[in-house]
Amino acid sequence: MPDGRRQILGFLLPGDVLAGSLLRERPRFSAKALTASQISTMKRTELQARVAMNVSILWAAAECCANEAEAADETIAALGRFSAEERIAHLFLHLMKRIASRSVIRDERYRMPLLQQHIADAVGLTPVHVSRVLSAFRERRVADLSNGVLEVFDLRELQRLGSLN
Amino acid sequence: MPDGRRQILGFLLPGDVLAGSLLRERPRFSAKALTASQISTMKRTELQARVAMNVSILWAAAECCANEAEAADETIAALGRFSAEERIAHLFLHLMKRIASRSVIRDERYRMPLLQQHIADAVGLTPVHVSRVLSAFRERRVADLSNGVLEVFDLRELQRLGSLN
DNA sequence: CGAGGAATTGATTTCCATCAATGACGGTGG
DNA sequence: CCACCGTCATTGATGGAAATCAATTCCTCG
Repeated sequence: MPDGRRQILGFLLPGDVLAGSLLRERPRFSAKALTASQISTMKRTELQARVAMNVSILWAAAECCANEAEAADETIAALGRFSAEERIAHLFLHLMKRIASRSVIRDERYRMPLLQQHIADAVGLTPVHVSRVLSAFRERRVADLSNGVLEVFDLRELQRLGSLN
Repeated sequence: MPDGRRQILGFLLPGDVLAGSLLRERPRFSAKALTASQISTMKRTELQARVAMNVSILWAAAECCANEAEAADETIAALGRFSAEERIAHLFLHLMKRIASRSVIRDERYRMPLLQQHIADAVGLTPVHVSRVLSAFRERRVADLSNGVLEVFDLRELQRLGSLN
């Protein structure tokens, strides 16, 4: 935003498709790489050509977009009604689920190359308060995020805090 | 949510399509009518049959879903980074734009049959605080929402508060 | 007229922001 | 090699925005 505030709408993991951008003329946001990334793009005209060949790709794009919308709805609920601890727990669970669907998890350790600043901008808090919440999680042996690795000690507690139901 | 908290994800106006629900197996939310409503539904199998006849309906559904995602992203930004006044101003502007695209507006008066409770659950505040903010808007001659009608006195100020850029 | 839901208003509390100082690294250049 | 930075994280003190608690008023409706 003009005054320097920032809201992170989400984090993309390897293999993720940005369907919203595929289907829509102009971008509603910017994107920034947190790690070295490889990106492939498709122009809308190319999408149209492919759909003409085989409709199923459009179904895929639509489903992908519906997934984004679903995630967005969860985020709205979290930002609207969750406390600071709950929001961060929710973000962790959300990322954990997506990371686990892509790779094998050992020892409940997840690679998350996020700065506390990123977490703050994703869940609508200040970096200072994020630090306090993460310290509390560490203190209470719930989870520990350091050096880009999230280690979960008490999944139950994390779920109790960050699940929508 | 189980403990009684509620988050309203959005408001549907006459003619709106719930594309997220069209494309997705099970619903991610419930819906409730605030006014007398007429609803038409389509099963996924019927959608598939229609797409087989004419692909353009799938494009329409996809675009519709992308619109939902776009609105959701705005809501995320508002909930994550906006103050109470800004959130309510943003909600008003969002609804005003959609209402204006459907009907002629006289005198900057918009029909919005919302209780303060609904506004509160949409923007993540308590009804009490919504009441205070609306009183402040009235006091400062920005806008007045009473009896289901929003009257805008100072559009500029409302935009200054509730626009994302 | 009474009852129940909605809105308003005041008093107090809570949570998070803000301000500010310090510590921990990791990289860089002298 | 190590003094010097810049960035990130942590911690404490204070302030402020919104929540909570509670009382009253205003409606509409039965």
